[in-house]
Amino acid sequence: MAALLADTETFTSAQDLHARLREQGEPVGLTTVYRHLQFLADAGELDVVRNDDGENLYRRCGTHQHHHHLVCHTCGRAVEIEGPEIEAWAERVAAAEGFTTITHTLEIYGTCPTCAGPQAADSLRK
Amino acid sequence: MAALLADTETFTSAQDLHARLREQGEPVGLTTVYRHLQFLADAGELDVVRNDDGENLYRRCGTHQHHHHLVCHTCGRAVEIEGPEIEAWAERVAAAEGFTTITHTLEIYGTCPTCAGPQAADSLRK
DNA sequence: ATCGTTGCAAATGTTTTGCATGTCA
DNA sequence: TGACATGCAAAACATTTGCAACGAT
Repeated sequence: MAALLADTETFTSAQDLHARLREQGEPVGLTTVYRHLQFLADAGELDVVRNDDGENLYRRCGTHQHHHHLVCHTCGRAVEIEGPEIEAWAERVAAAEGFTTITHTLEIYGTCPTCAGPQAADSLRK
Repeated sequence: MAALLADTETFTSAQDLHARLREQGEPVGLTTVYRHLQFLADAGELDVVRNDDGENLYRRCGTHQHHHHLVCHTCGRAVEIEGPEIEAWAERVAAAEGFTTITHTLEIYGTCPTCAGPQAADSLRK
């Protein structure tokens, strides 16, 4: 059942996933979807990101290691990004201020080639 | 009334601010606090950050320009950070994937010297 | 009289939880 | 039978909105 997300490279909300499952004939309850997503996220199987609407978006990533995302804000597709320079920079800056036990969040948003491409007007309309 | 936040360098939630105002004798309504915060944020007077609990935290910053924050997750105090290298890196990475109209979010979290200092044990206990 | 500000109460929307039911070993 | 997965309905929470009251111009 963890295979639910194995197919998509797009960040998906619990509500979305639930709706899609019902469409596919899986009569699964919303509660169950939430429980599974939370479990998988806790287990490090899924990456979680909170969008501006306060929704949690989930995605299965190729690596369990620390990484960031380049997310298309039109279609939601995300590319995994590694940024050793950034990690180092964050550590350095924080250390310079005397901070310890440092963590950080970083996401990049943009319009992906597919969404900007043929209908490039879309990216201008907004 | 915008002066409500002029005093703190800490990210504050609407609920918090409301509670603090009541304590200070200002019998202001929660709705009003929300409305003012939203207005100020829209006007670019306040920086907004969403925490893990899904709360919006607000802070008055020294500059209206694009910058990031180094936030203490114990006391909430935040230091404004500039990172030209990061901006450039984000642009470069996104462009390399063909993304356009790029934006990004970046926050660094840690324990500030004051919170880690004398009672350094705190930062180990967690 | 009128326009902008306020606050209460109710609505919204996501996520969580209580509890009763079904299932598999 | 007994641990566990499920689902429904209700709760929790931050935030927003409808609407009527209030104040100053």
